[in-house]
Amino acid sequence: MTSMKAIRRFKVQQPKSLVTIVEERLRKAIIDAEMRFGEALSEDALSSALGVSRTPVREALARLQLQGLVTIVPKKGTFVFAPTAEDVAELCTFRFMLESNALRECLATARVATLDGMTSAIAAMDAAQASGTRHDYARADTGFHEVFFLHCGNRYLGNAYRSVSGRVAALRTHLSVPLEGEQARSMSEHRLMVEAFANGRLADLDGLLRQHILRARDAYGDVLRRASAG
Amino acid sequence: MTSMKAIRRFKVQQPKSLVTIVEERLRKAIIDAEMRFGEALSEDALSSALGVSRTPVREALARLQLQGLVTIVPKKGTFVFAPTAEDVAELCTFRFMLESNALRECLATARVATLDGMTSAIAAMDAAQASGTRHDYARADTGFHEVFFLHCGNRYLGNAYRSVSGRVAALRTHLSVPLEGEQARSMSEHRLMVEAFANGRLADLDGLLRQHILRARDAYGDVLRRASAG
DNA sequence: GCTCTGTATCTTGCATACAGGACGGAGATT
DNA sequence: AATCTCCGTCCTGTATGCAAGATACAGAGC
Repeated sequence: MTSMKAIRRFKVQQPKSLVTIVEERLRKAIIDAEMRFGEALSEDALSSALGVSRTPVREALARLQLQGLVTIVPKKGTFVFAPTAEDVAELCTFRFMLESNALRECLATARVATLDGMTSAIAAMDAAQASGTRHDYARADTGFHEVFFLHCGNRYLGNAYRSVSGRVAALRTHLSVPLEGEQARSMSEHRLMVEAFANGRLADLDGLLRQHILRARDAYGDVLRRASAG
Repeated sequence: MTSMKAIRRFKVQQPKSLVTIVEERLRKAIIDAEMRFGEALSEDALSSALGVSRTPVREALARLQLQGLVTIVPKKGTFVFAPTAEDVAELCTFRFMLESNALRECLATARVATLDGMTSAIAAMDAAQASGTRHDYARADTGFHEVFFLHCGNRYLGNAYRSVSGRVAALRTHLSVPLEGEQARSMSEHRLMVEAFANGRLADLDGLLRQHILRARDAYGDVLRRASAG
């Protein structure tokens, strides 16, 4: 017991449970568009495909439902979520609200840390744009927005964002792909936001964010409407 | 098939799953202070007490964790959540943000419906104050705040509120009880909010709401600090 | 040819069985 | 007396088995 103090920092994180592993795997599969909206997911098929029993699969699906990534229909089955245009509109409105509040907090209490985070996120987006796939860019985009919640100092705000971020990220990879010129426009908007943040211009920042998210909302809505029509 | 149209309306709602029943029962138990903060919950004990197997209990606990009502420690057990003063502060800040945004939406798009809802919620609070238990009053208070999200027209906002409303309600019943004069003060604040809403004075409304929630935050924080100190 | 009905087969919902980690207390050791 | 160690007991994590609802399709009856 004498040397206890010295080894305090060796605490290891325990191995992830199967539930967590399955959850993360499925989450990734949905977000990265390995599965399509509305696709059926059988617990049995998943469990044998992943090499685990149905129990952890079932629990993971329940968690994903809470994140809005799958829809569980009693006695029928589980399906990848299938957003409607209205869904997307509400989602984006909500998202704007969260990000706007988070940014205000960041500006007030963690200005330099947030700025650092935004800057390196922008760098990642640059790199992805130069040499990565579109999914790489989408991931970097997701990372940019997550910075706000990392530094906003309110866990609940972060949790709320996490509960919708999966859907947002999925929309990005599923729908944004066909839109030409999206990436360049998105990049420039992000840069403008960083600039406004650096100068502490909260009102401008809010306007930019609103424009950025609501434009995305309309773009996604268009794609969805076109898809459901044709 | 000829008489199909006539019996369309006979559709029955399916029986709730055991998971849902257990979840609601436990949620009620925690919110109504049948269990204390930090109390241990054994899956085995719960399942035999409730007369179901461990499986639905386990799933229900997982859902409650997502709502922040219990804390699951791997390989150790599940415990009723135990808020710290900081927790409560963040929670209330977040709550103010949600309610403020919801109220703005209500005022813009569902003024009369919201006003009706607020009015009858106030009536319920009156009734509870006159002849009910303190828990009845707490429930009515919870109902008042839920009105905003019923009419705000954004499901995500409502979901976000639901994900913290359990904690808020639990704090109300667990902590508000010892505070003398709270109820009268709370009532008058609610009335003022209804008045401001009816007159469409958004700025006033926001100020009242902020005052209402932040005062609750400080009160809860005091009680918690006193409890952890003594 | 069309409608209805029975059934085969999918799905999930729940119960139970088993394995392994965490913790506490009794006993051994210094 | 203090401490270490071992073991019993509790707990959760996971696998599996069984029952029952949902669906699609084939065949009977008109």
